[in-house]
Amino acid sequence: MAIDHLDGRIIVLLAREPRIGVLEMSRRLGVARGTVQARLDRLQSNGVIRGFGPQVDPAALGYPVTAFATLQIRQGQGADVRAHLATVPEVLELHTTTGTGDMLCRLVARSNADLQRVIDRVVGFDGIVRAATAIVMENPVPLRIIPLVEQAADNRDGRE
Amino acid sequence: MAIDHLDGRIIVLLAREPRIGVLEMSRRLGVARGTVQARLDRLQSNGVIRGFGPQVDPAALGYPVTAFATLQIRQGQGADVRAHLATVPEVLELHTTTGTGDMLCRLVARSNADLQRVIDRVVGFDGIVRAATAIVMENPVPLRIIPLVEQAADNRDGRE
DNA sequence: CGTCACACTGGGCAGATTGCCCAGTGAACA
DNA sequence: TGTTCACTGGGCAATCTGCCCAGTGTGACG
Repeated sequence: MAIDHLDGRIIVLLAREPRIGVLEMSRRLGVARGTVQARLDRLQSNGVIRGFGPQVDPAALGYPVTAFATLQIRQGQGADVRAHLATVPEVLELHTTTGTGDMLCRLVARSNADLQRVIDRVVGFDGIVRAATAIVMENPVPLRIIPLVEQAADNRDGRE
Repeated sequence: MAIDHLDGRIIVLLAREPRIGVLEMSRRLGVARGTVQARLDRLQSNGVIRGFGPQVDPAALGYPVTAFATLQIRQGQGADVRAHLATVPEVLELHTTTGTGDMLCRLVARSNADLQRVIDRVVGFDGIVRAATAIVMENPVPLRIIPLVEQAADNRDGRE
C-alpha cells in the first residue's frame, strides 16, 4: 500500500510520458525490465494505479462550462437521488459529504444557458430540497497527483 | 471539436480496456487500422484526449480521506493564494468560482486528524479569510466521462 | 549461524504490435 | 468534371511484449 521511491519514479515517469513503455522506462530508471514490470503489476494489483484510461477534456467535447452543485437531500431519499444523478451524463462525479450540504456534484454544460438545463434536470427530482451552484471560472490547479506521489514516495523512503 | 459516433466508440473502448492497442481496436470496431490511428491522432491533437496518464488512487497511496474546501480570499490576493495552494501536495485541484466562496479545492489526507494538518497548511496563509470544509463520506459516482462522450457522439450524429 | 523467501539482474525467445509507407475507392464539394 | 478527403487493405522493418530462466544479494527467521 505504501510506495517506495522507485515506485514513485515509475508513476511520475508514466504520468509525464504515458506512451513510454516498460523497456524504455527500465532504461531511464536504470533498472532491469523485469523489475519495472513487476513493480507495475504490483502497483496495479494494489490499486494504486487504477488504469490508463484516456483523459478526456469536456471542454474539447463541447462542454466548456464546469460547475459544482451542493445539494440538500430529503431524509431517506439518498439512494434515489444517487440513482437519479447517475443517469445524467453531465454529472461527472458525485460525493456525499458532511457539512452544509448533503451531496456535492461536478457538472459540465455547453454554455451558461445550457447549465440551467442541466441544473433543472439535476434538481428536477423529488428528493432534492435545495441546490446551490458555483460556476467555475478558472482552474489554477487542474486535477493532479504527481506532488502527492512524490510526497508518498519520500515518506516511505524516510521511514524504511 | 465535435466528435462523431466512431470517435465515441474509440474513446469508450479505450476507457474500458486501456491496454487494447490500435490493431485490436480496429478489429473490434470493424474499420481499418489506419482509420483508428488517424482518429486517435486527431482526437489527441484536438485536445479531446489529453493523454493516457496513470489514474492513481490517493486512498491506495495512504490518503483515504477526501474533502472539499471552500475558501474566501482577501481582495487582490488571489494570485498569491493560488501560488501557495499549488505548493501543497494534498491539494489535488483548485478552482476559482462564483458563489459564496471564491475558491474551491479538493484535498486529501491520511486521516481525519491529518486533515486538520492539511487544512492548517492550506489556510495558514495571509490572503485566506475563511475556509469551510466538507468531508467526503461516499463517492457514489466516481469521476467519469463515458456517458458524456456517448451523448456528445450521439448529438453529433444526429446533427450531421 | 544457517536457511529461506524475496526482489532484482541480465539474458534469451517467439509472437505481436507499431510506425510508416503505398495505391485504390468512394463520397462530398467547388 | 475535377479535386480533396477519409477510409481501405496490404506490406515492411523495427521494436516491444509476455514469458521464461539461472544467478545474486539481502533481510527475516528459526
